[in-house]
Formats: sequence, C-alpha cells, structure tokens
Amino acid sequence: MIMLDELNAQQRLAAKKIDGPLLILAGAGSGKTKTIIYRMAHMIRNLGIPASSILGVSFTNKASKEMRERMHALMGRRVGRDLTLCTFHSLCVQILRQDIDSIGRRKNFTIFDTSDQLSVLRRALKHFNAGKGFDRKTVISKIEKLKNLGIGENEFADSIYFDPEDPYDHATEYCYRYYQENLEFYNAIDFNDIILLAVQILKKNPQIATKYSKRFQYIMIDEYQDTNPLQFQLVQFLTSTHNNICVVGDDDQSIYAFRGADIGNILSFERQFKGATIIKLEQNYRSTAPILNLANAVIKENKKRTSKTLWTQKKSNKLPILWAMGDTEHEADVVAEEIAKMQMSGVHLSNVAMLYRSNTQTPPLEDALRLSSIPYKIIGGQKFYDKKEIKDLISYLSLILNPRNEVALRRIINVPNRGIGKTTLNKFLDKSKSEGMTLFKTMQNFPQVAGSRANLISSFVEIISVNSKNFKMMSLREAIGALIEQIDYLKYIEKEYSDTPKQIEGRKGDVYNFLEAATRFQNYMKEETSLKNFVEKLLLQDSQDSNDDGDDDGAGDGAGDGEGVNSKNEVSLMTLHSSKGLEFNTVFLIGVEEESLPHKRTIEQGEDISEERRLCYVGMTRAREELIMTYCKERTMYGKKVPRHRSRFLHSLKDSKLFVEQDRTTFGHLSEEEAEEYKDNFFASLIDSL
DNA sequence: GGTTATTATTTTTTT
DNA sequence: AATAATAACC
Repeated sequence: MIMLDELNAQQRLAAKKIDGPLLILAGAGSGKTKTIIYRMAHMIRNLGIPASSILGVSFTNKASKEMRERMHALMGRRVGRDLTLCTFHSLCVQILRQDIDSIGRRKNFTIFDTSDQLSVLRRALKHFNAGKGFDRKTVISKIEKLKNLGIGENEFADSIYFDPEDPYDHATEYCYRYYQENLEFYNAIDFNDIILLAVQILKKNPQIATKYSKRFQYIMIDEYQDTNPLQFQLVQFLTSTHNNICVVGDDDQSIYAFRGADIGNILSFERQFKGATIIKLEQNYRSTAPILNLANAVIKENKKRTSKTLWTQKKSNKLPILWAMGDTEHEADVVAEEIAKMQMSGVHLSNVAMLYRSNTQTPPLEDALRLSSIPYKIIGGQKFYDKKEIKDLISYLSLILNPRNEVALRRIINVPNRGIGKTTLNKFLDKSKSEGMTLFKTMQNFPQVAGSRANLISSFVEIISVNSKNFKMMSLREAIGALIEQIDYLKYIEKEYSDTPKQIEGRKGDVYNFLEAATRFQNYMKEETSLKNFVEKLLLQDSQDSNDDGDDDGAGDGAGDGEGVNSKNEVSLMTLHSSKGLEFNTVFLIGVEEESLPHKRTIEQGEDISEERRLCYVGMTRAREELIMTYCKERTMYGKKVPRHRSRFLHSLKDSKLFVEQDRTTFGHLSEEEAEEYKDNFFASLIDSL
C-alpha cells in the first residue's frame, strides 16, 4: 500500500484523480515531481494498474531519468522497469523505427542536427540566388516554425503565413523545398521531423494510432506549457481511445516559445479536453517569503496567465539583493569573491549557482572563478558532440550507418586530409547528379571520375566498407577504436593544431572521452548495444545529460538521492533556460539589465517581452534562501564597451522594498568602518602583489 | 590541391 | 574577441 499522507491536500487530490483529463497547475517548487511519482505509485500499487500501460513523457532526458530514479526509490526497481518514461523525441523515434515505412520512408534514417541543417541550407541558398546575403539561421528557424505548425514544403506558398512582400519568405519557400528534397534523398530527418513524421504516421494509419493509444492507457505529460502544436496533435492521437490524460505544467514557466512551444496549449486545456479537472498547487516548499514576494511581483505584470499565487511558510528577513557593478570583469570578480567568502565559512558549493541569460556571459565568470581557485561546473553550453572532433567521428559513424548521408560524407571526405578537394568533389557531384545515384555509390562505382586520384577515392571507399564490417563483428568500443586508428585521427589532431599546442591535449582528450562514452553505453545497454542506438543517443542527448568525465550514476540504489545536477563541491553555472527544474540555496542572477534580460533581440522584435519576464521569474524561483542579482553599468560586447542599465523588471519595483540595491562600484554597501577596513585590505593586497 | 590572409559575422534561449 | 567563410596565394 502506498500512503498518500505525505502529500498536501491539493497534491493528494491530484494523485487520486486517475480517469479522464486532469490539469495540474504546479507553481515553482510546489512538489510537482513528488505528486506525479505518488500518483503513479498509487495507480500501480493501490489500484493494480499495470505499470506497462502507463506512459510518462517529459522534455529532457534528465527529467525522465530523475522520474525513473525517484520511482525506483519509492517502489523498487522491478516496477520502474515496466513503466515507459521517456522524452517526446525518444518516444517518436521509437514510433519511427517501427512504422516509418508506412509513410514510404526507409528505416535506417539518420538524424540531422543543427550543423547538418546549416550545411544543407548553405547550398540551398546558393542555388536560390548566388548574390544576396540571406541569413541561413533565419531561414532555418522559419522552416522549423512551419514544421511545428504542420505546414509542409508545398503548402507554404498558399498558406496565410506566406508574405509575398517579404524576400525572406520567397527564399524560405525555395529552400524549404530544396531542404526537404535533400533530406529525403539522404534518408535523413531533423529534430522537428522526428515529431512531424510520427504524427504523420498516426494520421495516415488509424490502426497504428489505436495500437499506441491502447498500449498506453494512462498518459502523463510533464512541462506541458512547453508543448508545441505538433506535440499537441501527438497527444490527441495517443489519448484517442481513452482520454486518460494528466498534464502538469506552469504557464509562468513557459520559456520555449522560440522553438515552437505554444502556451495556449496549457491555457486552453479545459476547452480542448472536455470535462477536465484542474488542480492548482500553490504552496511553495522551496523559497523563503521575501524571494517569493519579489518573484510574484515580477510575474504579476504579465497579462495572459492563469490566476495563481504562490505562498510559503518559510519566513526570513533576508531580502533579495541587487548589486550595481562597474563592468563585466568587476561583476565576475565581486561574485567570485563573495563565493570564496561563503566557501570559507563552510558552505558546500553544490548549493550555489550562477544563472545568466545567455551563454556568452560564461567566459568572464569562469575566469574569475578559476583565478580564485573556486571549483565550478558549466551545465549546458556547448554540447559534447558539438566539438569538432566528435562531430567528425560521428560523421564517420553516420556514414557507415547510412551511406546515403551526403552531409556526413562531405564533412569527412577529406578529414584527415587525403587529397580529395573541391575539384574532385565537384566532379563526383556532377556524376552523381547525372546518374541519379547517391554520392557514395558514385564514388564506389566510378572512381575513375577522379582521374589520377582514382585510387585515393577507392581507398576511402574501402575504409568505409571495412569499418562497416568491423561494426558487425567487433564490439562497439573496439570498432570505434579501430576506426580512429585506421584513419590515424590522433595524428591528424597533432598536425592540425601544431601551432596551438595547448589545444592538442584537450582535443585528444575529447576523443578518449568519446571512446569512454562508447564503453559506458555498451556496459549499460548490454545486448541492445548497436551503432544505430549509440549515434541516436548521442544526438538526442540534452544539455543536462552527463557528458562529464565522471562517475555520475554510482549505480547503487542511492539512499535518498540529492536534488540538482551537481552534488559535488562545485558552483553550477548555466543559462536561465537550463536552470528550470533545479534549485539552490544561493542563486546569483547575473546581468539583470536591459538588453540582456529582457534580451535585445526580443525588445527589437516587437512587443512581447512576457517570455523574458517569465525567464526572470524562473531564475528567481530557483533560490531557496538567498537571491543576489547583479547588473553592470558598462558591459563588453563584441569586444566593445557599452553602457547598460538595470532591467525594467526591477526598475519598476525599485521603490517596492521587495529588494535592496547596493552599489558595488563605490563602497556604498558597507558601513563606514567596514569600508575603511576593506580599503586597507585592498591596498595591502595591492602592495603584496607588486 | 593545399595553405594562408582577409573579411564577415557572430551572440538568445535547445529538443 | 573569436571564429568561420571567402579570396588570394603558393
């Protein structure tokens, strides 16, 4: 028997409401995950619902991993194993692997990431009009938006989204088609296609839709405010036979509109699922009252939101603080100094985080921490597989997996240098076109096209085919090792970076880490290890997945595992986006200034800064006890110093007494005595350093 | 075909 | 300031 006594009244209501549509509006820190876990446990243990008929969908691997771990802790491993807890993307990849042939596509597709997309787009734009300088990223984001709305490449021109006056729309029209044709020819799909094609499968094959809907009788969606229209369609198919859907979310934490999330999905849940129950979780167990008061005041300004006010029992007389700093370096130094002080007084650094709007703010903070010898960890930012070496290796693997993948082929055809340059490549591209054959097949069948370089081509083709045999015969780890050796990749790194020797070690390290990752994958997946699964996992990895050198999971059943990604004695650094779902005793909110939060691009784009406000709200509500915000009077941007001002989000509250402002460029935050002492120390250390 | 110099561009957030 | 794309050179 699972006892629900540990839940509060609202949480318990939510856990007990099993049938029909349910919307749980869960404010920040209101025990959302706990409620979901108990709800599932209650269903399985008390009501005897088979775990295998329950599906829990989240957005990040980290979220589903956490859910699984907490399920294990509560009910033991066996039950957890039968539950399906996964991300939207991994769920859809499973659907595609099973049934993609039902919409006339091949099964061994590869997944294109952003850089693959960009490389196709470059060619698309060249074809469209060699002269004009269109921005590839703008075109991509237009295409993605269309895909998220479910508009195909041939439907765009006639849709209401097409503006004949806008030259970008004409470019997009052309490129969208070119892009889709190419992807299909290469047998590749992009992130949006993962969802889009899965929905298409379900749409065209009602029996398949029914199959999945029957298999998953109870469906839960986490972070529902982040779903896009396409994901909404998917949910509709999955619930078509039973309507047992429970969604959990917080409209105030919707921060992914830029990738198509539609806050309307959560706001209109009642209308879309008839007879829905709505339960609000408003008690916050995380933050102290002063922190919550400020956060509430900030978010209150937003117009479109469900009415909901968080409250807490945690009293405190520590008001949030806003520090005015001189410039970027000053900001980093002062914060680092403060953290050093905390460390001295015995604070464990896993309880401390620095949050900021964009990744570009990371380097100066990092420098300051390093100079003060404070251990830190950057979460998110550049993904492991975004590094050049890893992309190269993955391209080899993708090509081996799917020889139609021309983007991968072009990336590595001359890496390491093997004397196959632009001219030769172009010859093969022409031939490939005239024969209507994939680029790789052309190289395989007509090496003589390269003239005197024919043997170079042949030996490249040979490398690929030898290795694809290797992957069938050896273990994953061995086969990757053999590949690296055969192409002599480590030597290539040495040569390539011979003028920046400092980098060599690190880049080689990336290669070793890659091998490590393969080993870990192999140990974890056992007989399900395959190259396909491995590459897929790498590409669907999210920014909070552990790609560190370390012992992350410890494997033993953890006794009450700690919250947060980082339990080591390290400060966590991350963007506001990646901080969602986490909490820390002390939060430094860096750069709460105009053009940063709200961001310049959003201000320029027109009026809707509500998402920026939510971002600010998310950041503030990460803090349990202490919230320290900073802004600079001057910031270095694009290598130039620019004057800056405190964010409008705080400016409008400056007389509210909800926070204190201290000017750290003077000694205004100190009493006279302290200021004297500080100055003495400062000069003393200055003299020391001379 | 490969290397180096110059120029352009970037920086919002990410599955 | 750092990096990538392009052009010009060897």
